[in-house]
Amino acid sequence: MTGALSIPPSRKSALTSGRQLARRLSVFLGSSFHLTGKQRTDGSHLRKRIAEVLEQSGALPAPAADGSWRILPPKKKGVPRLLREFIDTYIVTTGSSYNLQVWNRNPSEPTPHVELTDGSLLRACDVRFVITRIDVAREIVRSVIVATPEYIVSHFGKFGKPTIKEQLIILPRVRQEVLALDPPILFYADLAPLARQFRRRISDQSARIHDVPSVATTLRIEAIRDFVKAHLLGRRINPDATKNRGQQLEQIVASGLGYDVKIGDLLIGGFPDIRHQALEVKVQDAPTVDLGRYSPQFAEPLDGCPGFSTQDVRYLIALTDPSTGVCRGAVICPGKYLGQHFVYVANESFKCQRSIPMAFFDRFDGRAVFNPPYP
DNA sequence: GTATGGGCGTTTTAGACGTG
DNA sequence: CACGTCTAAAACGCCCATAC
Repeated sequence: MTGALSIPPSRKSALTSGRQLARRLSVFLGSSFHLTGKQRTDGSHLRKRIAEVLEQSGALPAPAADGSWRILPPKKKGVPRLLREFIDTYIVTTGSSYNLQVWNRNPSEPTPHVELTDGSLLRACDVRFVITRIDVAREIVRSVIVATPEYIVSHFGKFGKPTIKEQLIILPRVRQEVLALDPPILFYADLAPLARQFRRRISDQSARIHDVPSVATTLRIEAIRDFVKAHLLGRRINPDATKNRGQQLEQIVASGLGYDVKIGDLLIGGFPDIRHQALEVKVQDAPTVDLGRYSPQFAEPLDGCPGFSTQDVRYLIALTDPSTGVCRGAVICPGKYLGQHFVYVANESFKCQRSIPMAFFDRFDGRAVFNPPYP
């Protein structure tokens, strides 16, 4: 992990030019690159291979001396991994366009990232993208594009508006505490101002799950709890179907609460999942809960869900066994209470995205290029 | 006493994919 | 096409044991 590339250069002017980088990386073309299909793994392997190639070129800029440089963003957020050449690496596989996703920095901004020995600054807009396309069938490197943010923006448009995602962590200790309750349900009563008028018992609903809620058809959270206790605990949510576990749960819960659920309804998404009940459902076997755009940490009225804010929307978090998928416990409460037991991730992460047509990569097949003329 | 590194819980983020 | 969501593994970071 103490790779040579993780130490920045002594001064900005010592960075290797993009043209030179492309030339050095051309040895990578046609070499084999095994894809595991695990995104985190493939991306990390690629970064290591590129670091290796650059290191073996024997022409890295001299490293900054210990203590003569510092990283400016707190917790190194958004700073590219390969500091010596100030590059970030990306892998292109299939699809008709490639979604270039940049975490925690706006690649077009001159935000300072590293202060060097001579006082010069490496900035977000100085990061070079090294985009490598892999031939999926033959598992070899097809092409390497080295590009600057400026090049990407001028050829493909600006990076879109940052997507913010909020996260919550269910610490393993707390998870165990919930699972040890009898029944294993962490429960809090409703908070919504109109909750006293909510319905006590489950009965058939004629509305669709994404319809706007109404006072008369919203169930008391106790009714949801009783359903979970009777019908969800012990039930299995197939853990292989990683992509749609959430939908499976949504289906089980919505039909249990009296809805006639059409397949299409499940695909709609949105917040909260079962809007007609102001109910967000989550399947969790791992600690990190993705809250998406809305976090109950911040009270905020929900336009699509009149009468409810992010804090009184109800959450149903099914705690499932990682290997079997069996539901072993649950959290059922208005969002406000999540923070009393679980930890919000302090700083929200964001990413900037820019899609690039695959035709661009086709054009440079078999080559390693820097900011190439296009079209 | 300081350096090194294993173990492991916590946090960050790679990139696929879904949706309007 | 642009943007948002999703999952889960890598990376981080802290603690502690052991080596030097």
